[in-house]
Amino acid sequence: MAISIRDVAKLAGVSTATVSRVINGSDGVTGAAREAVLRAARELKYVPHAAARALSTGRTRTIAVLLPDMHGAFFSELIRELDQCAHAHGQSLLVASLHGRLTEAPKVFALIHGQVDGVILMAPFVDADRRLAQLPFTVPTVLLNAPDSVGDAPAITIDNAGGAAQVAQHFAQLGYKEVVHIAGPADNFDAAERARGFHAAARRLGMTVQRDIKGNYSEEAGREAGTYLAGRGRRPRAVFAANDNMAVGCLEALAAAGVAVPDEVAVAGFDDIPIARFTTPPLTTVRPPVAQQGLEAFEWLVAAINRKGRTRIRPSPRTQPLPTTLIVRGSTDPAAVPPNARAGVPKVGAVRA
Amino acid sequence: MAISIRDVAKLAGVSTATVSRVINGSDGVTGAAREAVLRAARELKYVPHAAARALSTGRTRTIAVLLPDMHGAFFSELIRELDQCAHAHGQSLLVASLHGRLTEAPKVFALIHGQVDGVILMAPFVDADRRLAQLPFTVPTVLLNAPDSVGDAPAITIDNAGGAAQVAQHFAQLGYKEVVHIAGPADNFDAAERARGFHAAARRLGMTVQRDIKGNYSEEAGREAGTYLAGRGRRPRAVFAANDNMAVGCLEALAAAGVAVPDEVAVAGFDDIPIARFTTPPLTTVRPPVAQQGLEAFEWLVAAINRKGRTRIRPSPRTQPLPTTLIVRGSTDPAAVPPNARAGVPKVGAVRA
DNA sequence: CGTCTTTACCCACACGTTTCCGCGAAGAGC
DNA sequence: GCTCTTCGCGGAAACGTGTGGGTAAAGACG
Repeated sequence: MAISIRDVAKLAGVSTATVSRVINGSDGVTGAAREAVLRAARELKYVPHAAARALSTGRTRTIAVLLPDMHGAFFSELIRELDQCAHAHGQSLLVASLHGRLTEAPKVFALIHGQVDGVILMAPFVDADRRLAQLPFTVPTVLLNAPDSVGDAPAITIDNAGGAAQVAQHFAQLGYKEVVHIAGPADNFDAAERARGFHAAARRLGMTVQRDIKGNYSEEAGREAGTYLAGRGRRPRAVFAANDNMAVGCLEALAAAGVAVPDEVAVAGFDDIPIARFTTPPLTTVRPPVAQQGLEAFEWLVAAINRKGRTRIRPSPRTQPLPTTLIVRGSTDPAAVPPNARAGVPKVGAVRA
Repeated sequence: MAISIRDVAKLAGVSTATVSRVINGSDGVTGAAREAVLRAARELKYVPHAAARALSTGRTRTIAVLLPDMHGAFFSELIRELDQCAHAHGQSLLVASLHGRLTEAPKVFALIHGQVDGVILMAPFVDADRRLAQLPFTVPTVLLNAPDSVGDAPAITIDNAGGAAQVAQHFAQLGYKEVVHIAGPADNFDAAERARGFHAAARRLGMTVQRDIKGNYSEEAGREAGTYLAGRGRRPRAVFAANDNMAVGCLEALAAAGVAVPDEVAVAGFDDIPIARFTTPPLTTVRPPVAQQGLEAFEWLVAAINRKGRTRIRPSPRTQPLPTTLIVRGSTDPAAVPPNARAGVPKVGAVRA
């Protein structure tokens, strides 16, 4: 058995209450006893037991981040940002994936009940709001990329529609008239928004969307779409894939078929995955503000946790979608800088890279 | 306050002990009472409190994975694998980074004490074994890519030296005689092993390593090395970068300087990051078995946890390094398949892709 | 010196579980 | 019918903390 607060108290010749106060920095314990406690703790290498502390205080200093899977383009960057935030706030991070099924959510919630103070739940499913409404939210929760807020849980989203519109506008400026969209999974909310935004902007800008090709976010789906387009009699002038994965596959299929990009067909994606800089030609894409999204989610969560039990002022349940950044590279613009030039860290609006 | 086991007991008209037994599936409670408990639990939507359970049992069903940072090439894949394992064993995953400094380890250990049953600690620092020896290991721990085991904690490593030797042998087979190595950070154990393995194999194969260029795993370092090599009078025939990041930077600098790859200079890396397939030319590299590494680490850990308190048979403290796979692409071999072809999932030995 | 406030500390309970021990009842063996 | 085991369940003690209430000592003030 590890050494406990009682051992420290005994060695220091004080009560456990005094030890607890010293350890937690509460005032009300002075030089003599304080000194003894510190010395005893150091000598015994005492480390407070997190579970016991959690049971007593009701706080775990841990938040959970639940992702639909561990693949997405965001995953890596999101975790990195959240780790930063957690570290800054002295919190820990519990991560788990839903293995693609939102139905896993209740199980995971049950598994971590009493182990976390809050939950960041990424739920980019079209019916996430309805499905999530069933769950009993036992701790403060914030939703990422969900269709809508659920109860007290706000949905912090990126501006998928706006990003797609940026691509449409970019196409329009280049004079491309006939375009095609490679859609994401039917049940994916981000993908639906991207499709919606692209169509709306295209119509507004006087472009015609010849087709919507069904996709599932996979590189393979992009390849199939590219092959199909290459073999078609009347090719579109530009194609917007709902994510970079599919755009990459599309680029590859077009190259294999001998179709010149961007001279014959321009290609753009969404996500700005690391690979996008390295395709031939480099991929024009939309960069989502995932770090900012993680930051806002975390900040809201710690605020909600600290407010817990206090006045129940409901914060704005639905936040403004976070703006995206268009990254222009060689796959859409013949005049774009040569393939080897790299994107820096653009701050706002469209960027040439 | 959330509802507790007592509420369930009261509603079901039984004792908390009975409820506990039913919830945990222990036998010794039959039809009548069992039925009532189940009904009450369902009606009250009772969920056991993890912290209380942890305090009582000493088990948290959670393991921690501590990474030096959240950037590395492994990070993503490792987490994915561990999440799979954790899910399969009904465990949770607590992830945290050391923010680059091994000195953070004690703090993080203290932070999570009593919150996890075991730790997977990735510590690719040359002196990790000495530094770690100070820590009081309060829970079973397994080290990843550390120089050596520490106490009961085994080090599960990949065969860095062997992978580097694979590159050297590949160079030799292609008839390249004069080679250069771009080294990783001086304090990085993986990098040191790669350098050692490359040098040893080169000597054995009759190649001369003209130079060791200092690097730090960053793309920028690779660019600088590439620029330097391009401007040099007597160029090496092939260069092996200690990681793909630097190899990518090197490729870019060589292209910018008009040096043909692989015809004038061949380039190889290590890690097989996703980007490697998409550089021009695609990058020859060494793929580490990180999924397998994660699996072995996890399995060892749960075994150690279950053995806890039982017989203290020390398992093999140092495991065999896990073999790597050489992935041959266009950056080294003029005869390699065209840039657009992709690597499948090679099973063993050298692979053409 | 007596009273009142402040300070510094201790006692003991609470947090929500699990689990050891024990007890009554029921069944088995004679 | 009596003892002996088995079974089903309840009582209560942990597990390691935090913290509210209480209390003695010390100091301030008359």
